[in-house]
Amino acid sequence: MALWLFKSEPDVFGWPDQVALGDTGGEWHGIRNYQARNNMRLMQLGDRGFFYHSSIGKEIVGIVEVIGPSHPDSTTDDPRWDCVNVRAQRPFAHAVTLDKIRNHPALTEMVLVKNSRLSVQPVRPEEWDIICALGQTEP
DNA sequence: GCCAACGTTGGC
DNA sequence: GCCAACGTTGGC
Repeated sequence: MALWLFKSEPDVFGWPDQVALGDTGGEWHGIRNYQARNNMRLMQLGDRGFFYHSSIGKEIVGIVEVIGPSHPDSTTDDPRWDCVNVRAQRPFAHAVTLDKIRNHPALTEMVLVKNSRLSVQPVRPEEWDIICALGQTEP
């Protein structure tokens, strides 16, 4: 099982919107970046990811589960763009802010820190565990 | 709202 | 295939 991080602007689509989709979840569509798309193509059922609020909040607020494999993005006819389906798994007891991540000595190599523009990115297991602990959430 | 960083496009 | 111009993202 692999671990990821999904970014979204909460005023467009935030954690409450993801929760509202329920157990059937929905497409993580609208990604128009090759690196992010390639990451989604690598995803398998049961993979999990952090849900990160960019711009407003700048914090990780919950965990999503990949429930649908990579397939064409229904919001475009352009065959280049694929997406996966995800559903909310659980919220963080405490959101983990970008500031906190930046200032944690073991998290300075995170993609979120190194390449802040990549909207779908891999997370290392040790990073996953540290952030879950900071959020007082089960891994 | 600004701007730096990054990705993409298109002319050559 | 290079690179300048342009557009977008996202932190501040």
